[in-house]
Amino acid sequence: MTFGIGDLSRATGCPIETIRYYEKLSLLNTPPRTGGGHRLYNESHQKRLGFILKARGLGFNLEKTRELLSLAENNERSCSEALQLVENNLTTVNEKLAELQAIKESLLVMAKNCQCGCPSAKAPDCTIVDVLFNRSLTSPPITPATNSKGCSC
Amino acid sequence: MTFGIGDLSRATGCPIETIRYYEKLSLLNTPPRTGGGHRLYNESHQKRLGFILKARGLGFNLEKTRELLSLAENNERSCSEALQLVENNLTTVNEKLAELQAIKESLLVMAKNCQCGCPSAKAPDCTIVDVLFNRSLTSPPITPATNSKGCSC
DNA sequence: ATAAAATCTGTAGTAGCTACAGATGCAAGC
DNA sequence: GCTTGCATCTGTAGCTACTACAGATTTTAT
Repeated sequence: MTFGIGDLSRATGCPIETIRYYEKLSLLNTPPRTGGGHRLYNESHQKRLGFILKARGLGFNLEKTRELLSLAENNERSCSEALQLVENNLTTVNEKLAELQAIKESLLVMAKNCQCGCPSAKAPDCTIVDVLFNRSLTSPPITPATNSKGCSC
Repeated sequence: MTFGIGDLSRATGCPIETIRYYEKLSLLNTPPRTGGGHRLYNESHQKRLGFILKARGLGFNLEKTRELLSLAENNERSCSEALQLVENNLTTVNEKLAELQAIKESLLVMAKNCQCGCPSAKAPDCTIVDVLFNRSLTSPPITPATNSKGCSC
């Protein structure tokens, strides 16, 4: 019926320190203790922790997770509030995706230019370094003459 | 020829505190000072700071940025090391992209299920809350009977 | 009874900044 | 020369979300 923090940790995959951390932040309610002071959990704690972990896994920060918990437990609050939180998070995720996608494309160009167009094997001459120094923002012309790698691009 | 930290900040878009922070981490070399102790920068500092900011913008952490700087300034080091750093970063970025993409898809499903299939307007009954409690991992059947929003999905 | 494992509290560390407080420096106007 | 006001200085603390100890205590197994 009840179990210790180690069991809760194993059951949820959440590290013990994190469980105590969530309790300190009042995301988890304080469990009863044994005479010696060890925490005793039950199914409801486990469920709530699972909820938190799921929300975190979906990219909600702890503050939004707290909001979601409050929605889950308050009959006066509206479903549309939950939807709003999901949609806001979706916006955040989309922004991050766009940013990472842009980074990815830059890195791909940089890698390709280096593989095919670096004038020497020395790092300071590398086209990657060039881009970082903003010496060239576009890809340099790739010709057999400047291609030190002997590849066919 | 030389200029103060405020000018460097404005020229690069990097906050003053961050400039000092990079100096503390030895990413920027310590500039000379006026008699009163104010930092005096020149073009080479600005170039180096620009390099750092560009690397950061491409997702390199400060440690990798430090590596890139060392490559940029050391003729003994090889271009292939720079390529390796770029490719490692690309891997990291791709992993983050995959994770965010998965999150995005989950959130989209959750939003749609809520809009079309929530049984009531009360937050605890919301399908979003359901998913977070892991009560249902798949989308619930959407029928006119359970659809409280009157939409046509 | 004793050894080993689990748990306890509290503090400090991580990344990469950001935000103060309180003390100076500096440049311009009068 | 003096004052005003902005810029800059140092040092410390705060942010998010944990993670990693140290050192003490409790629980469990033999």
